Amino acid sequence: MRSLILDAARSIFLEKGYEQTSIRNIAERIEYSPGTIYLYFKEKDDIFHALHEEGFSRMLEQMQPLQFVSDPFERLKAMGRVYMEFAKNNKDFYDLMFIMQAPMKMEKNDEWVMGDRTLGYLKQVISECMATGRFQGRDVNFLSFTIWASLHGMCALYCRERCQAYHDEHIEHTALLNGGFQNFVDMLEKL
Amino acid sequence: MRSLILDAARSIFLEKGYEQTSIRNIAERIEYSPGTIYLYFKEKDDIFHALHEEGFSRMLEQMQPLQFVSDPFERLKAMGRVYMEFAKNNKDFYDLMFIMQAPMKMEKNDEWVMGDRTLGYLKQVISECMATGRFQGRDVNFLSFTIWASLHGMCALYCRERCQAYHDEHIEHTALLNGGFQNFVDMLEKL
DNA sequence: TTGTTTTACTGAACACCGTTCATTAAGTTT
DNA sequence: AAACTTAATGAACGGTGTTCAGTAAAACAA
Repeated sequence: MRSLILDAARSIFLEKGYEQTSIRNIAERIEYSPGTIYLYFKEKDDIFHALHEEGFSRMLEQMQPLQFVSDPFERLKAMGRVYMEFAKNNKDFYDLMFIMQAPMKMEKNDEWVMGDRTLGYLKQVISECMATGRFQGRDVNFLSFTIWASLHGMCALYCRERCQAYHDEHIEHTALLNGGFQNFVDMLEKL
Repeated sequence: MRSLILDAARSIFLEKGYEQTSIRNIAERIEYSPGTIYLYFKEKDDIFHALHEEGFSRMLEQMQPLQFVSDPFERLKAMGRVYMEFAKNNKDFYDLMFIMQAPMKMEKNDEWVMGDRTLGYLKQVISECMATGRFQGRDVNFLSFTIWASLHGMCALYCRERCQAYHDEHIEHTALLNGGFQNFVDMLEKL
């Protein structure tokens, strides 16, 4: 039942967006009454928290192949590329995972599990880079934040329509993301 | 009247947040009926669009003193610091300006004016930096995006509670922002 | 088989939301 | 005094998340 609800929620969310994903809409889709959903989820955010976790496992899946890139810095750059591609191709999931307030209101003692794992993965790669002499004297936590935030910034501006600020210069949003990423990689290389 | 509504909206928004700022609440605060508000604003987002613009003019105000910093790169760094301080001290305004979808749905032919001006300011400073030999071979638009996005990323993760990912390492959010900013400045210096 | 208890589900009700619109009241012209 | 214009109303519409008394079916006990 729980996954029946989740399947309906996901499909409405992906095809009609967050706003349209109401308890009543979900209930209608699975042909149950609204009240029923509350027997399986404490509140609406609980559903989005579940989808939130699912988003992370999807992203981690796409990063799976990168474990075979032996050079840690190459792996780090590839991770960045996958991260940004994920945001571009899964706008709604990305929004849910990194921008929306909704799934964050949970008692997060139990789960922000997947997010932690992802961040851990990033920090590990950075550590490996440092072991090869890169990023000397930097703190892993701060550096991971800098890197994460820089990429997130581009993705977030993209997701939330702020790339339109470059509309007059006739720059494609996707070119903006690519150019921005390239710049950042160049900076990282020189750090 | 228009500014009476706006004043009420701003004060509710700043003291109780976006969610609590409903047409009905605004109407109650100014002791008019809900319908009246629609005589002065086409829709709710229209109100938030006005506050959105106000946010930019507040931020630009705080950047005003920086025009006296003669070295453009120093000015650029100072702008960054002011930008992040603004986000830290005006979470809700920052959210409205750079994260929320609400004020973006407007027919933006008329106004994203202040945002444009701010971005123009950034691009100009970068140009001046380039005139002194910095950032050789970079494109102003891409570079401005890279810089803006990097700072925005940190601010956005902060505003939307994602800094909690570093909770276990007992890192203060404010330390994270400072450390992240420092890292980024170091990178910019070497680019 | 009958009675009892547990389980799953309902859907009306509550308190909100943004938005519209016929109606009213006040002020201004003619 | 009559006609017109303006400003404001507040009930109504269709939506939202959430709760809860009530129901019906299934499982268990006698």
